[in-house]
Amino acid sequence: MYEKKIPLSLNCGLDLIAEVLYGKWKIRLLWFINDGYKRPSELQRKIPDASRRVLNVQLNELEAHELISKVIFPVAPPKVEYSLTEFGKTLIPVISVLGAWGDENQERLRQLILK
Amino acid sequence: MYEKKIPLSLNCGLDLIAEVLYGKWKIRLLWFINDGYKRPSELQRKIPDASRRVLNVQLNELEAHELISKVIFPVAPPKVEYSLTEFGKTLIPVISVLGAWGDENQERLRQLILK
DNA sequence: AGCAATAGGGCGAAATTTATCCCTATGCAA
DNA sequence: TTGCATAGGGATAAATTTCGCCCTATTGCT
Repeated sequence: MYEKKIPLSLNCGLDLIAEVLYGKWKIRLLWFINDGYKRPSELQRKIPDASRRVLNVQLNELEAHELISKVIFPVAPPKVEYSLTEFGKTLIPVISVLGAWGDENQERLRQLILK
Repeated sequence: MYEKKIPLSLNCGLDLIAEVLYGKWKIRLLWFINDGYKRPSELQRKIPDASRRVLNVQLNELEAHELISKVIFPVAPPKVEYSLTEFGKTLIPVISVLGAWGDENQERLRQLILK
């Protein structure tokens, strides 16, 4: 795994939440898991732009941060299901607020971002 | 400026808000500007971990996205003041929600993040 | 036998972001 | 005159994140 060279700053709530949500696909993973897409292959199909490698890595991080939990079914072919922990569920309203702001300002943002 | 090589995905509100908030210091800049720290040098003192270069870059991006606006006073030594636009102000409640979640779960997060 | 789906890790390269260093300019204070 | 504060950009290096390719394993279908 990669060793950070620049020390973390964990001063305030904003630093802390950033530590667990910062990652290109993490918010989306949480969202889709909350939406009922539990299996890695389903999530990959919902997020086709992400390489499967990174989804695995980010799922592992979300699990390490206790936002999701994982059940491995001892069958072949392998079957795995993720779900939000109670802690993870408390993030859903936060993510809703983010998404809502983006939706409300959709046109304007699209225009601004595309220069 | 840097030219992106991987196409943006701007499908949903979450993608859109990420486009304007993703950046190590952006949220903090918005927060402090809202808090009344208007001048670049003040902001640099409030965020000593960031190099002044990156703060400038991120301030420019926030301005390009119309979240903040800039007034240049034609004096020497130079004086500049930033403030939130009306659009930028609508982000403050969103940022509050993020910070509140982080604050509420402060101990747990600190422990999880530090392994 | 050959191929697809399932899950996931190793590893190196590419993409992207952030940090560092250096330079310009003006006015004021010691 | 030297040094500091002000604001900010260019160029380049370093850090970090994400991508892409390859390999393992099992079951079932054709």
